[in-house]
Formats: sequence, structure tokens, C-alpha cells
Amino acid sequence: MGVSLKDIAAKLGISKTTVSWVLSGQGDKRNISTETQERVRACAKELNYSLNGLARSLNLGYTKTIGLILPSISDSFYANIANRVGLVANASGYSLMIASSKYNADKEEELIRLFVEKQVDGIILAPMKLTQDSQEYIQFDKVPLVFIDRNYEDLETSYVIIDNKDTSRILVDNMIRLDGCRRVALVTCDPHMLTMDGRRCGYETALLENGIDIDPSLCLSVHIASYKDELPEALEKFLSSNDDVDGFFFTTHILLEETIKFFCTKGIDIGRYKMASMRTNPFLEFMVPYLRVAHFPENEMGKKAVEILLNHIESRQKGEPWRNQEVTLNCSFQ
Amino acid sequence: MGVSLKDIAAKLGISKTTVSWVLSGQGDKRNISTETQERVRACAKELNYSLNGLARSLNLGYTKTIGLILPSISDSFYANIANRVGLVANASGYSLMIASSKYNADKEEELIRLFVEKQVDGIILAPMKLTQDSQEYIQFDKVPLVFIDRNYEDLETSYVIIDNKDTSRILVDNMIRLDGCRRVALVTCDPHMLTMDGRRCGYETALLENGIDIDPSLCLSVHIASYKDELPEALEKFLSSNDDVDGFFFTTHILLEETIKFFCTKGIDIGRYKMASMRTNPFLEFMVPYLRVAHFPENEMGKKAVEILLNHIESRQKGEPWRNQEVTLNCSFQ
DNA sequence: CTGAAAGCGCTTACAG
DNA sequence: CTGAAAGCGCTTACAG
Repeated sequence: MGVSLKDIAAKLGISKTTVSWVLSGQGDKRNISTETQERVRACAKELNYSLNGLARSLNLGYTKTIGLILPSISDSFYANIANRVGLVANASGYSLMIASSKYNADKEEELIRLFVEKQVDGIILAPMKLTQDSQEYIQFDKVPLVFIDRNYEDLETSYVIIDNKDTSRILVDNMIRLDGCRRVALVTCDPHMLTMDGRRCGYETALLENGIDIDPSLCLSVHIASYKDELPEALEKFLSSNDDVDGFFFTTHILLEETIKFFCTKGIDIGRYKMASMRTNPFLEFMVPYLRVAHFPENEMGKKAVEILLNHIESRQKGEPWRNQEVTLNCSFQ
Repeated sequence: MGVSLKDIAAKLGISKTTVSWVLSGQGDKRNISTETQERVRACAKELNYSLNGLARSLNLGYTKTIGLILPSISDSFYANIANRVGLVANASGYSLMIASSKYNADKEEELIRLFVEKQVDGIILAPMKLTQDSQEYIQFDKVPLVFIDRNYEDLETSYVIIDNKDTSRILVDNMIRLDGCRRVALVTCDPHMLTMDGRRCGYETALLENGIDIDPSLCLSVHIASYKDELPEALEKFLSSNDDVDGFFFTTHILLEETIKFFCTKGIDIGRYKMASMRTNPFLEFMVPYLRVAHFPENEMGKKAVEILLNHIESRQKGEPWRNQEVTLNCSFQ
């Protein structure tokens, strides 16, 4: 239905070959007369010609497109990652296909398959699978892959992560040593997820290092899919049976936000507790009196993931060997 | 390099045609023997076959992919839109290509061209162009298009927007009539943008309807690209010369956020002013004493835009005529 | 200086 | 019941 090279060639009485060379900028290299080149370009413009990238990619074997699979796009952390990944990819001439796995491992697998079908040149993925079974996970050989935000020890892939355990250890350690906390509640979700497990682990390490026993009754865990409903109830119950709590450690910003909301709604003074959180809303810091935050390097994570992926893609296209890159970035404590 | 239909056909000693029919689920329809079908499927699995969507799309003339172009992906409003667009598209079997125009009209045009090259079946776009020159804008005939968040009167396209003027008029009217404001500051950015212009207009209408003169000195405008630097300075200057201000109307959530930050940093009591804002961070409502908010129906906007686009795409494929859909959704005042 | 031809990997109308 | 063949729109090695 559209205008193709053939139409231009026919109209000008020359071959498709010549037209293709001119339009792909190889006119001079192929010694095509300036006059012919001009005629081709004029005709392309006149017919409003637009290259069919499908045909081009089918021939060339690459699409200059990468895929990004995240649990969600609206969450501020992932939105920042997506934004940066898109910008960096674009700047290198790559387009971005994006999809949300909805925190669902099956959906994720389906999306990987779909992206492979669509012939993306590579995939960046915040993996949701719980198992580390590399055989089942993915056809590694089909497409270059970079994990972001999470990684599995047993899997041979490139990844860009932060050190969840050490970052949360530092936060909780500060609460204890600098803020004088002794009874710090752990507010977390989906503890089976690798990231959350690391953060719980850092919390416990900080306690133990400071000679404080781990008290399971200070742990409050909800489901990420329904935390808005669960958390207020859980907090209510928690507070009524733990009146000696002096601090809250949140393993993720959404739990901090929801808790602040709850406190405000209930008229509970938020200055009464020391708090620390993995990430935050940019200006909660200004409103919550005692809040320690670990800021995630989202921009750097996105950038690094794209860089690694493009390197992998390009060395693969050249037939060069590839070594996976394993990157752990630091959080800042402002 | 990959495994193709040909490889399966060769290995099984049958034709590509048969293989294609089986794998595309037309085996029974084509009366292919159950045994052959089984052999084909087994072989495909064994060779780890994956369909080449490029070839398929080239043949069929569609890609089952739509494009989304937004000024930014990290902004919470656009992130919510992107999230919903992706989910709804996915649920209908479409993939999503996304890109950020960086609030830049030239970049936007380049992206449209790129998406057309990549043969997306349709595009959803929050347009940045200032002119309404439809000829220059886009090749409307090349691809179905839906505008989101903004629209140009003169352009014949489908769009999904909110009523910026009336929504802001209601907010400011409430500030005056219910909160008793008489000196409401307008805090806005990039006033040449259609959305911002509508919101300014609503603000002025509310004032005039309540018999209040428009005072240009109460208007505070910054640039979206650099508001984080500009706004604090502008506010400082503004407050020092307008001590009778009793309310602030923010044309967008980012300005509200930045202002609250500024107030907190400066130790200014935020309870001193009445405020109203087009959108907000979800829990600022709990922390700011006098805040009226117009909540945007982001989910509905994203969903509606996809629905219209897919309808357009599908009626186009069937060769049916198409009428543009013009949708204006309502904000909620909670 | 320019072109005919093969090939990328599919789908499907047509033929037997 | 199955297959040979054309075609989607490009690119490029090969030929002249």
C-alpha cells in the first residue's frame, strides 16, 4: 500500500539498486552521478517515501530496537529507569520496546518470548522469577540480556544492581548508633523477592552487630499487590501491640509513603519515630522530621544497563567473544 | 543464524507451507494429519524454533505494535499514562514502543518518522508542536494517530484530553468562594503550551466571575526545563513583594511539589496559605493543610486512547471508513 | 557508472 | 491431504 523503492525506480526508469544506494547515503561511494542522486531524492520526497524498516531489518539481521521488561512502569523507581533507558538507547540510535510484567514471572516469560519474536536486538529485564533455574529461564543464546535491579547468583548474565544488604545495613546501623534506636520495626513486602530478602538481611545484620536481638514481632510484611489495603490494618494492629517501637525501617519507598499517609490520617505525630527508607518520594525528606534515606542511582543504573547491552549486541554482531559485566552501584545517603 | 521454517521442513522432509500452517494453528483447518502436526510441533520444540515476527509482519502488513511519544517518561503523570497504555495494548495483543520527545517538537517529529519506519500500526502522542500547521505536522495518512493530553483545534485527529480551562476555573472558584481567598497567585510554567494556557485562562475566568481583577504581579511563571533552579528564586522574590497573597494556584503538580519543598526548607508555615493544584503527589494531600486538587483520570485517558487507536487501526485494516473520536474526560475533586 | 538477481523468513492463493 | 511458487520491501555481492 505504501510507496516502495520499486515505485521510485519505476518512475525514474532506473533500478531499485541505484535508488537504494542513493537513499541509504551510499551514492557517492558507489559513484552514482550527482544528477541521478538528485532525481532520486526529489522523487522520494515527492512520493513521500518512507523506508520500510521491517524489510531492512529482515535483510540486515538487526532491528536497532531493545526491549525493557519491568514489573511496573508507573512506580517512580521503574519510571525513572525506563526514562533513562529510553533516552540513552535513543541517543545511540536504538528504539525501545517496553512492557510490564506486572510482578508476574509467567507474564515475564511470555514477554521475553514476544520480544524475541519481534527480533529485538537485546533485552533489559528486572527479573521476577523465583527459581534460579537457568535452563528454564530463558534462551540466553537467542538474545543479549542484562538484568537490572535484581540478579541471580547462579545465572551467567550481565547485571546492574545495588547492594541491598549493605545499603540497608548502613541505614539501620545509623538509626541505632546515631539516632539511638533500640526497637526498630521492619516494614517490608514480598520477602521472597531477592531484593527484599537482601534488605531484610541488612536490617538483621545491623541489629546483631549492635548487640540487639532480632524480634520477629517487630517485622511487618505485606503483599506488594495489595499493600494499600493491607498496610493500614497491619500498622494499626502493630502499633497497638508494640508501644515501645522507636523507629521504622522501610524496605521500599511505597511502604514509607503509605505509612506516612496512615500516620497523617490517624493524627499520629510522625516526629515521634525515627525512620529510614530505601528510596523516597523526592520531597518527603522535607516533611518527615527524622528520616534517613538511601537514594538509588536510577539514572546511572539505566545508563549502565544500556551501555552493557549495546556493547554485548555489537560485539556479538562482530562475532567477538563477550564477557558478562557485573555492576554493583552505590546508593547515596544524601 | 536462527532456526527457520525451512530448517524444520527440511528435517522432516515436508514443505514449509505445511510447517507454517501447523505452527500458526491452522493445522486442523487445513486438514493436516494429526501425526504430521505432532511431528512438526515436536521438531519446532526440539530445534527451539522461534517465529521471525519481522518476516511475518512484512508479509501481513501489520506489526501489532503501537508507538507512544511523551515529553517524558519519569514524570508521574506521563508514567501513569505509559503504564496504562502498555497494559491495555498488551491485553489486546499489541506491543508498545515508547520514546520521550524531551519537550521538544523537533525531536518529536523525528520520533514519529522513526516509528513510521519501524512500521508501528498506530501512534499515541502528547504533541509538543506549537503551531497548528497540519500540513507540516505529520503524515496523517501514514498511520492512525491519537493525541493525548493536548489537541489542536485545527487538526483533524482523535484525541483524549481533559478540560483544562474548566477544571482550573472550578479549583480557583472554590478557593475564592469556599476558602475566602482574594489574592490568589498563579504559579505556572511554559504558558505558551496549550495545556498551560487553558489553565491560566480558567484561573482568570474564576477571578473575573467573582469580581476580582487580574493582577499580573500575582503571576509567577518558570520554565519547565529548569523549574528546579528558577522556582525557589522566583518564590523568594515574589513573597518579598506580595505580602498580601492568601492562596496559590499551581497549574501542575511539579510546581506544587517544588513550592512545598521551598516552604519547608525556608521554614515557612504551609498552613498559612490556601492552595489548589492540577494534580498532586498522592500523599501531599495528607500533609498540606489547605489543598484542593484536581485528580487527572490518567488510567482512563490511557485506556481510552488505546481503545480509539486500536479501533482506528482495525477499521483501517478492514477498509472501513473512520471518524475521529474526540474525548474530553473529567477530573475528580475527590 | 548502473543493474539483474539472490536472499532475509514468513504467508497464502493456487494447483494437484 | 500436501506442495511449488509468488510476494512482502529491502540490501548487497556479483557482473558488466
